Amino acid sequence: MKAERTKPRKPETRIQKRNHEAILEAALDVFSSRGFRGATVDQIAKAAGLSKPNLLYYFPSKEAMHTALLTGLLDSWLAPLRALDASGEPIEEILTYVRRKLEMSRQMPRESRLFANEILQGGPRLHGVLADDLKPLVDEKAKVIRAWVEAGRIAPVNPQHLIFSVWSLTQHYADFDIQVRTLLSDVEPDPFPEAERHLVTLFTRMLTPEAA
Amino acid sequence: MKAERTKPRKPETRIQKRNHEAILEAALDVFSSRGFRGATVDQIAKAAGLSKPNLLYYFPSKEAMHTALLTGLLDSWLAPLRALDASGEPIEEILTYVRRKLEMSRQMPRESRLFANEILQGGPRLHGVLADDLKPLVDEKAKVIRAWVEAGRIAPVNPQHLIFSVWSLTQHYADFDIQVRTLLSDVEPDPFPEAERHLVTLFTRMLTPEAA
DNA sequence: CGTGTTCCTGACCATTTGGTCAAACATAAC
DNA sequence: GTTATGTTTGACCAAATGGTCAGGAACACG
Repeated sequence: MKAERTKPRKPETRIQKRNHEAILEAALDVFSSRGFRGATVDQIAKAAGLSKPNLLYYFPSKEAMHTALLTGLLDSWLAPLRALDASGEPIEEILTYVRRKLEMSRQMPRESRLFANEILQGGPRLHGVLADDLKPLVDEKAKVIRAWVEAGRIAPVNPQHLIFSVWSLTQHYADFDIQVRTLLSDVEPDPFPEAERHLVTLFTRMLTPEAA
Repeated sequence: MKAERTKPRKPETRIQKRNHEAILEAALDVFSSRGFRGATVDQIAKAAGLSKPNLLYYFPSKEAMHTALLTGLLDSWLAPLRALDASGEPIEEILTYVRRKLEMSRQMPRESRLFANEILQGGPRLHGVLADDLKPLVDEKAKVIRAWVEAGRIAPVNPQHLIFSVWSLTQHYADFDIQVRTLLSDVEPDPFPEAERHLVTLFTRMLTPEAA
C-alpha cells in the first residue's frame, strides 16, 4: 500500500551511499538476531555508528529498513535455485544446489535468520514476495525436476518436497547454529565440513536411480 | 539464577488449575506466533480471557510464563527421540521417529515454532536446557545409530547429522508452514500426507544398506 | 453468619520506543 | 563570502508496555 519511494530519484552522493549501506548492514545484524519486533531503532543506530534521528533521515521508518533489507537480499537469496540448470547433469545439478545453499548458510547466516524469523511469524511482510516471486521460480524448477524423474535420470521424487528438503537441511545449519554447535561441541568445532559430506551422501543416495 | 518457585507448594485449587492452563495455552499461542519480545502481556491476557493484572497474579512476570512453557513442553517435545529403541529394527525405528516428529509438526506447530523462535535468537533462555538435557540424549541416541552402522544394519551415516536431518526436515513443515502452503497452494491443500511419503522414501533410500 | 483466604480489577507508574522538529553544522557552487 | 543544499543532532512527544497496588468480590469453612 505504501509508495516505494525509499530511494531518492537523484543520484546518491558518496555520503548517502556510505550511510545507507552502514544502516542496512547494522539492521541486518540486529533484525536477524532479535526479529523485527525485538529490534530497536536505537540498537541499529548504535551498531551503525549513527544517531537515531539520523537513521530516520535516511529511512522513513523502522519498517522501511526492514523491507529494504528483505527486498534487497531476495535476489541473492534465490540465486542458487535460479542457477539450477535443466540442461545439466541432474544429480550433479542438485548436489551443486545443495552445496551452494549450504555455503550460504555458512557465509550468510544472518540473512538466513532474517528470512526464517519472518516466515516463522507467518510472514506478514513476505506474503507478496512468496506468491509473486518465489512461487513461479519453484514451480519452474519443480517442472525441471519432474522431467528428470520422468526421463529416469533420477529416482522418483516429489519435486516440490525435494526443494523443501534442500532448504530445510541446509538452512538448518544457519538458523539453528547454536543448537548444532552445542550438540557437537565435543566432536566438531566447525559443523560445516561434515554437514556437506552428510548432505552429499544423503542426496546422492536419495536420487541415484535404481540400478535395475 | 531465579528460583523455580513458580508453582505454590500447596495443592492447586480447581480455579488455579483452570486459569493456569488457560494462561499457558494463550501464551503458547501468542509467543509462538510473535516471539517473546513481539508478544505482549495484554495479548496473552485477552487470548486467555483474563485481565492483565490477573495474569501477573498467577505468574510473576512475562518471562516466567515463557520459561514455564518451555520447560513444561520440553518432555513431550523430546519424547519421540527418547522412544528410539536400540533393540528395534533400525530402519523401522528411524522411520517411526520421523513419522512421530512429522506428526508433531502437524499436531503441535505452535510448540515447534516456540522452540524455533527461541533457538533462532541464539537461545538465551535455552542454553542450559540444550547442554544439560538435550545433549546427553542426542549423544546416547547417536551411539545407538553408530552401533547400527557398525553392525552393517544401516548404510554408513553420521549419527548426529542424521538426527539434525530428521529435525530439520520434519520441523520445516511446522515452522515454515506458511511458505510450504503458499508454494503448494495449487497442488495440495494439505502438505502432510505427501510430506510423509516423501520423507519415508528419503530416509529409506538413505539408510538401506548396499545390497552388496 | 462471620472470618480468613483466595481471586480479581481499575487506576496508576516508570520505562521503552518509534518518530518528529527546529536548529545547528557541513559541503559544494557561485 | 554567500547561498543553497545536504547532513546531523539534542530535545521532545505520544503511545505502548511490563509491572504494581490498594481495595473489592468471591469463596471456603467453622
